[in-house]
Amino acid sequence: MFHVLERRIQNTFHRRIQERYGADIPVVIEQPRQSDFGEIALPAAFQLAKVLKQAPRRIASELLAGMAPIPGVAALEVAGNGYINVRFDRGAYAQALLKAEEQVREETGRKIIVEHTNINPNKAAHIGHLRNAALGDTFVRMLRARGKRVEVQNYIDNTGVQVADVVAGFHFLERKTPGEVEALTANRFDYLCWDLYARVSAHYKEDPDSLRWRAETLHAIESGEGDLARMAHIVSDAVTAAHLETMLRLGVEYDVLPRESEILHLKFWASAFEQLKARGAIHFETEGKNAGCWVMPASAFAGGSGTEDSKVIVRSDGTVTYVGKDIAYQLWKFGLLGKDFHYRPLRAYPDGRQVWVTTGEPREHAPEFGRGTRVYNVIDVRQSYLQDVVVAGLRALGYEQQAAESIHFSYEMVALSQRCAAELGIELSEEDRKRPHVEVSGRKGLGVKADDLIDKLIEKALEEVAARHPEVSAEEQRAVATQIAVGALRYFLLKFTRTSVIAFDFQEALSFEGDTGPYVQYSAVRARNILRKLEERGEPLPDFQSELPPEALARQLAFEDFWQVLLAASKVDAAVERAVESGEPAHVAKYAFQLAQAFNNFYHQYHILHETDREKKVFLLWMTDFFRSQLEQTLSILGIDVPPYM
RNA sequence: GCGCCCGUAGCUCAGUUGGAUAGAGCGUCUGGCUACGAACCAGAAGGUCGCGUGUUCGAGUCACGCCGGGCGCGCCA
Repeated sequence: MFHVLERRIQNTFHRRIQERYGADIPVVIEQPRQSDFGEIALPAAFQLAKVLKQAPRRIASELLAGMAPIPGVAALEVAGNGYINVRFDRGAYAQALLKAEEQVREETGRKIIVEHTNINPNKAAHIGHLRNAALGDTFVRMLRARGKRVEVQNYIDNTGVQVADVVAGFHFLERKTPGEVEALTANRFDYLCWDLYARVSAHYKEDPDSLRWRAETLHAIESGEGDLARMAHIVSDAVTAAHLETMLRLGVEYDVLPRESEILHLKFWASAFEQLKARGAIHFETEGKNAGCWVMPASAFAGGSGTEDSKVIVRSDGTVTYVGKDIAYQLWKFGLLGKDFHYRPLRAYPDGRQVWVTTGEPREHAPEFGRGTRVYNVIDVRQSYLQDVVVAGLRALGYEQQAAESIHFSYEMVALSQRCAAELGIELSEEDRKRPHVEVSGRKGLGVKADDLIDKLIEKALEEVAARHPEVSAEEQRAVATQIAVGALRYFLLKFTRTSVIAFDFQEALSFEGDTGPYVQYSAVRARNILRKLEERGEPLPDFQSELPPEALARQLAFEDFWQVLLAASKVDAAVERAVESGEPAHVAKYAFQLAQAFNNFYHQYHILHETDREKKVFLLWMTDFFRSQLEQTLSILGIDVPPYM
């Protein structure tokens, strides 16, 4: 609701400024420093002062003089050195909120693709992967909440070095047959691979000769035949299934899993290669250190200075680099490759959503994937350089529009705090001990596994739930504890802005107080409790529309406290819109927390069920119900459930 | 060496794209449970926004230069 009025005011002033001064300036909207200045502040006069060489205060007065009233706005005032402060018509605003039907937003328009998670299917997921998935999934929810059509992709590199290393471990180190590996998949297979991967990596270091295992395995995977190739499929399929399960615990779902094996099998690269050669985006190097390679000139992606090295796309042995394949994949996402995958259903989620996986053979009845008009790649900041090369590839092919719509949704890494590393018993060198944090490393088997962390959170929440609700069944206690644990974890991963390195610390992540998910959940539970208690007392929920005419709303909202609380709760759409524009899920988390804070204060200060004045009681109940709905909506965008009790 | 990011209260972090008196959580101290369950609320203390120049009506925010830290810069992925 707030966003609607905000836009209306913005547009009105935009037109007004054009008519009065002939200036086409973007009208900036701010929140006044103090709440008694009004609901919205416009610093437009300051912007105009530059151009017009006049005092801002005078311009502000001129703008307001003779202006037609804006629906929903009670007053416009000049304040300070030239601010224009806007006061809403409180009664009308509340009336609009009260009347607004729960509008189910159609997901329409052009398709947006968000790719996230992308974990190598050779080991258990860890906290770094969780940050990726939490950011990606929340951003998807934000876009959908704003009515966008979104497709979620999770790319699976099932033929790469990392899978090969684990397969090599099973075959050469453990001497296992595919059948024996298959049998191992039944029980915590991703954990088993976690350890094996670390062991193989250590073995390579001790005995560099054994690196030929990797080469042999990769070769076998590419040919698609033999025990090693079969084992690669067993490993990657089983670990991928484990990842889907882990992510589902956090409410993260996907639409399609594009796999590297199909990108190879369907020869995506060959199509991309032809395009790149034909457009001269890459050229064959005949001399220098890159002789024999197809390279992209640095001028294409490094700001045009040309002093940097070119990027090799095809090696001198004819094989394609990772970036090359990524260019082909990015082209496919926009429907520009001239080739497509085939698909089969992989599994159905409890909510009915179906996740598909790519296959090499045609099948019927598969939906259409890809062909997006905008693509967000959720990938950590360390791959910025390579993402730049991919975008440069598109641009070099003449796909300017798609290059501009290719967005690297980057985020900083998750490291371990020194204390966390010590708790995990990780031995560190003197050098590492001086660093602010310790980097997670799958290769070294160094990190906090996602499922371990979730389990730990559930156990901690369970202690609290059991202490507070000894009367309910153990099963129910666990269900509630799980919702709280997930709320705590998702919120923790989302509360930091994307550019902030998270130094993971158990004490912080396991906190349920203050700026945390459970705090927000608790606030929503309290709102629900009031409404439930009302019902338990045999009082029906009032018909707010008939019992709260505009005069009553205006009367109650003349009281500043109530107005501020209502105003805060009505800003969901504005908060989410701002978060989408800036690409910051953290802004939604921050808003949720502020909302919860406002409600907790309200809850403490006014005893709704004991209110004796009928109009006030009905009004307070409406506020409670409105708060509940807005808080629930915000939490659902964050992927956080509201438990039945806490 | 080049590029990107970070530096704000004791600690962990926000800061609405350049706006009014720099905020929150944790921690510390003080007060509040026979109220809709305190995973809560109220209050206090705590700041040279790393340093310096500049841009302008106005800078935590922009530019440049330093200082400190992190991450990239493979015919790895």
